[in-house]
Amino acid sequence: MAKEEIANENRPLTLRDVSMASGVSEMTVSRVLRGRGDVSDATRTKVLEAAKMLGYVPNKIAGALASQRVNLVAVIIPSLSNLVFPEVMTGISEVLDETPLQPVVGVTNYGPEREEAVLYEMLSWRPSGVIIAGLEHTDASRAMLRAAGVPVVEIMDCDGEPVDAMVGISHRRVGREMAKAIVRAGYRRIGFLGTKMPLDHRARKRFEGFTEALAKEGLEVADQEFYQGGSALVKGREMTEAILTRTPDLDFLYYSNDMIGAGGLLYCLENGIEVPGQVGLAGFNGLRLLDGLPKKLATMDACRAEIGREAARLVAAHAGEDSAGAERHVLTPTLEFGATLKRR
Amino acid sequence: MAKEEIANENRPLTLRDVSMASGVSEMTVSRVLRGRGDVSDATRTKVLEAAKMLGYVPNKIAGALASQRVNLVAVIIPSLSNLVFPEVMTGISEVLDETPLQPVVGVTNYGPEREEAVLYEMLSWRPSGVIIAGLEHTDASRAMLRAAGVPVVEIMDCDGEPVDAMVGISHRRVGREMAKAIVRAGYRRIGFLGTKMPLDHRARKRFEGFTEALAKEGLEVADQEFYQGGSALVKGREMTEAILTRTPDLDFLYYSNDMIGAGGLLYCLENGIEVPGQVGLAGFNGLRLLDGLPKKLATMDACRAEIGREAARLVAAHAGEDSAGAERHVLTPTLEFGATLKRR
DNA sequence: AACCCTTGTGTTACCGCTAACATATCGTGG
DNA sequence: CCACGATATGTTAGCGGTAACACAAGGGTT
Repeated sequence: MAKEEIANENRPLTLRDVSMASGVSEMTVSRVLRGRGDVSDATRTKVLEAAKMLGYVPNKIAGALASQRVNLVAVIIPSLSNLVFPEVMTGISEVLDETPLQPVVGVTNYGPEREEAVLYEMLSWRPSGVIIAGLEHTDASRAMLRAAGVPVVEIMDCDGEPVDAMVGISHRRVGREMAKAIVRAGYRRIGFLGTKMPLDHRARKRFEGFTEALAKEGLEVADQEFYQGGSALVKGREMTEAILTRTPDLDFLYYSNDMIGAGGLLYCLENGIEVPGQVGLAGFNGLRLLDGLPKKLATMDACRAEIGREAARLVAAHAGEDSAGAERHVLTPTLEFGATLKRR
Repeated sequence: MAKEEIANENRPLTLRDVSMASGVSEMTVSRVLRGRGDVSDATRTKVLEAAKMLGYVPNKIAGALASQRVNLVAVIIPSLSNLVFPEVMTGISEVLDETPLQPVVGVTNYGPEREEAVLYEMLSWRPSGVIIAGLEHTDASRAMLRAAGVPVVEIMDCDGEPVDAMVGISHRRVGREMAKAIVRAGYRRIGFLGTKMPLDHRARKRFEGFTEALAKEGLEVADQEFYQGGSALVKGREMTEAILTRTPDLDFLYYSNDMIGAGGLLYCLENGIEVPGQVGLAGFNGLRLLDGLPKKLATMDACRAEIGREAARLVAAHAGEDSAGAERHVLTPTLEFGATLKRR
C-alpha cells in the first residue's frame, strides 16, 4: 500500500518528484523553475539542486494548458530547399531569440491543401502567433487564420489583401522595374525563363509585372521556357541552350530565379556568348551564395532576412493580443546591375 | 445568471461548444474528431457539421496531456543554411508523412550550449522521439537524451558511441578514402581547405581521416587554409588563390565542402590552371545543386536524404517505446570522380 | 423469458501544471 | 505589545481534453 513510496524508475518525473525531493510544495518548485514570485534564496537553491539531481525537465504541455500561454510562433513556408526560406528563418530566429517566443516550422511544398493541413495542425497547438508565406490561401485557411485569435503576419508578398498584418515586397513591381531597366539599357528581344509552378504566386506576379511593363514600352516577351524539378543550375543551362537555339536573335534573358540564371550565365560564358553585350542576363533574389560566379548576375534582392526580422518583430510586439494590428510593411528591393546587364 | 447561454464571441472554442451545438456529449465529439470507437453515422455527421460550422480546431495541448501521447519528433540540427540539413529534413518528412508523427526542428548553430538549451526546450514538449545531428554533446545533453524515455537517433556521423540508435556515415573513412584515391591517382603535393570551426566535429573527423591515410603513404598535407563566414563560393576562390600563391607547387586541393570546392574550381578555370592535370580538386557532400558547374567536382556523397529517411523509420518503428533499440546503421558513401580527379 | 453480446453513448477521474487566493512568518513603527 | 504590511509558502480549482469504465437499447440464443 505504500504505493507513493515505491521508486518506480521508469515513471516520468513531475513537479511532485522535485517537490518531494526538496521538501517544498509543488507550487514553490514551479515558481523557482519559472523565476516567478518571491522565493527565498535558500529555497531556490534547494529546489534547483533537487531538479538538477533528478534531471527534471518541466512539462510544457501541462504548463501551457494551465497557463493558457504557449510561447510558440507557427512559421509556415512552402519549402526548405529553396535557399530563400532558410534565410527568412534566420531573420525570424534572430529576433525571436531575444524573446521567450520560439519558432516552429511547417512546410507546405507549395500545396494549398497541404498548407491548410499544416496550418490546422499548427493551430491545434495554439501558438502565440502565425507567420505564413504568401497572401494566397484556401478559404478554409483564411477562415482559420482569422479565427485563430492571435497575430498573423503574411510575408514575402504585398500584392493583395492580408488577413491581418503583412510584410513583403511587391513582386509585380520587381518584374516591372526589371523590365524597365532592361529596356532602358537598350535590349529589345527579350526571353523569359522560369519555373512551371502555377502555385508559385510570387513568380507569377513577377512575370505579370514584367510583361505589363514591357507592354507599356510596346514590347512583348519574344520567347519563353519553363522547367520543373532537377538541379536548377543544370536546368538553367539546358533552358538557355534551348531558347537560344529556338530564337537566336534574343538579346536578353530574364530568369525567375538566380540559380537558373547562374546556369544560364555559365552556359553563355562557355559558349563564347558575350555577356552583357551580345546577350544580357538577370535573375531574382540576390543570393549571396552566388557572389563567387565569374560574373556577378544582375538581380533584385528579395529582402529575405529583413522580412523575417520584421515579421518576427510584429508577432513579438503583438503577442498576447488577438491580431497584429493589420500593419502593412512594404519593403523596396533594389536593382543590382552586376556585370550581366548594361547600365543605360 | 444565464452565463452558460451567453455567446461570448471571443472565447476560444472547446469541445463543449461542439458538444452543445450538436447535442451529444463531449466524449462522443472527441471520438468523432479522432475517428476512434464506434459512433453511428448519424451522430458522426451531426458532429462534423457542427465542428465545421463553428470552425473548431481541437486543442492538442489538452489532448496530449490527457492521452500522454505527443505525435511530435524533435529534430535537432546545427544549421538550416548549410544545404545539407534541409535535405536531411526532406528525407525525414518523407517518411514521417506516412505516419501520425510530425517533425519539429530546432537549430543549434553548432553551439553545444545552444544545443543543450534547444534540447531542453524540445524535451519539455515530451516528443515521441528525438533525431539529433552528431555524436558529440554536452554531458547534460547526453543525460537528458538518456533520461527522455523515448527513441533517440543520432545522425550524420558514426565515429563514436551513440546514446541509443545511430544512423550515419564515417567521416574518418570519407577522409581516408579520399586521400587514398588522390594518392592512387598520382598526386603528391596536397593542400587542404576547410572551415575554421572547431565545433564541426564531422569536418574535423574527415580531416583526421585524411591526414591519417596520407601519413600511411608517407605523405602529409603540404599546406592548408581555413575560412569563416561569408559566401562559400567567394571564399573558395580567395582561399584557392591564397594557397596556390603561397605554395605554387601544390598538385591537389581537398576542400571540406563542395561549395568552396566549386569556388576553387571556378578560380582555376578562369586562371588557366588545368584541372585535373595541373591541379586536381575534390570536395565533400555530393550536392546536386552544383551539377551544372563547368566541370563536375570530385566529391563523396554524404547520403543525406537516406540518413533522414532511415532515422525517421527508426523513430517511427519505436515510437511509444523508451528507446530505438540501440540500432546502428552505417551507410557507405561512394566516391564520385567527376572531372576534377584523375582516375588511377 | 432470461441471458448475453454488441453497439453506441455518457460519466468520472484524472493528465501535470499554474492562477488566484489563503495562510504563515517576521520585522517594525506607533 | 500589537496591528500591519511585506515576504515566503501552501491550498484549491481548474485548463481542455481522453482513458476507462458504466450504462442503455436492441437482437439473437437457448
